[in-house]
Amino acid sequence: MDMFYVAVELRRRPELVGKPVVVGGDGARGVVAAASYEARRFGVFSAMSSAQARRRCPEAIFLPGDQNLYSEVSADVFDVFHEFTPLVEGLSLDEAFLDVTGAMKLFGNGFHIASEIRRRVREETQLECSVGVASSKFIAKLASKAAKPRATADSVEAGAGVVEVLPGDELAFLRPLKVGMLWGVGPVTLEKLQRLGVTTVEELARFDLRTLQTMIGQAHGQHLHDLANARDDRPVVADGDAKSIGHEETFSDDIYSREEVKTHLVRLADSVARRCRSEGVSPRTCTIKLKFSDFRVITRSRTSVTPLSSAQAMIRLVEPALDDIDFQEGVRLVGFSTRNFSEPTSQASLFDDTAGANEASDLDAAWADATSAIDEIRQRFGSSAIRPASTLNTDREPGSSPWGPSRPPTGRSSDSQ
DNA sequence: TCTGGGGTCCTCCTTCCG
DNA sequence: TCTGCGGAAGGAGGACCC
Repeated sequence: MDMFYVAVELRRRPELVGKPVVVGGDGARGVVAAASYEARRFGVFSAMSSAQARRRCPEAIFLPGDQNLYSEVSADVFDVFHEFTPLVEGLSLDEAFLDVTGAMKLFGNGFHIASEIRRRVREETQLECSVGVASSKFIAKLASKAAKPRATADSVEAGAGVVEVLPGDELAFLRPLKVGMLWGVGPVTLEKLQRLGVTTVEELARFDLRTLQTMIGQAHGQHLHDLANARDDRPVVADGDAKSIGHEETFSDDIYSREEVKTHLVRLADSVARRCRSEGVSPRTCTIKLKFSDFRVITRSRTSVTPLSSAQAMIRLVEPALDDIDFQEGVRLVGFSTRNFSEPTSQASLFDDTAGANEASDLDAAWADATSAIDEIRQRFGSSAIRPASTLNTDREPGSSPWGPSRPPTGRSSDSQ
């Protein structure tokens, strides 16, 4: 989708069309989630800090974003995709791979299907999308990028809408591209490649594989070398179950005590546990993430002998990991995530002997009935109807401001204590 | 007047166990 | 009984994606 979040906002606020619009956090620690092409002309891009975006484009209109609405619109778009094929692999709310091999008899060739998809998406959602057509996912992704509109300092150029790379033309399409365009080349890998004198895909394709693997790792080196040579046989895999579920939050002011950190962890765990239960999964591994004021990140994880479903048990499992951490430096972000999912069970094994993990399992069993009752109350009266007592003074729902803390209202502290 | 959130995958290291 | 080895699993962190 083209500038998805912004496009959805413009749909309900047409008076902003043609203006520099930014969706993202507007606080000092916020970031840009999406920018209109008019804003991009000023050098405003997603993932840029909102402060920098304001400096580059002072007249930009900042919108806080509405994650629920974007999810709804995304579902509409994906419904259109499913009209053409069941093989839809979502990459994010606004991007997906479609394997239309089986649909060509019915709908025509790839280019025709792509044009039809664009027409149907526009018809259903009044939004524009760009489509890349190719024999592999990776080339299709690059082609879709080439099909998008482009913002220069002077103007916004319309995109082709559909770009097709025919079988046999892949190498010619790839060779001139900068190596940073490849999927899997971020800032760190890019710098390593540049140190090796590799700046284009063609140079990477010819580069010695062994040396490349020594520099950037076995799997990564092989993967990038394959991509540069247009070798990508990964199939489109229809969306499956999530492998991890988590929440994290950056605070507008750093926090300095274990108690404060734990309060936020309880709130995050409560929300994560709720999501796990609603998706019918129970994690065994829980991870705490802390980002300090100097941007140093640490993670601490613990694995339970049995799958857990209550936030209380999850917190009990990981809480001991907080003991060895010094909070004096200031914590700007706290995260809580879960993985190693299995079907929910209510019984701990009689043969489990890990003390802390057993404690969590026991607690989970003890909370089973209460957890069901809490879920029922929330379903009837809303998610804020019942909350952990220790979080009553906190006023932020996890996920409520996904692109950084909002600017606090003047004269009021957002401190939880 | 820097640097979000959610998620995945990979690598390296350590520990445990046979 | 001690030691070494290899595999599996877990923990921590890094890099990347949108």
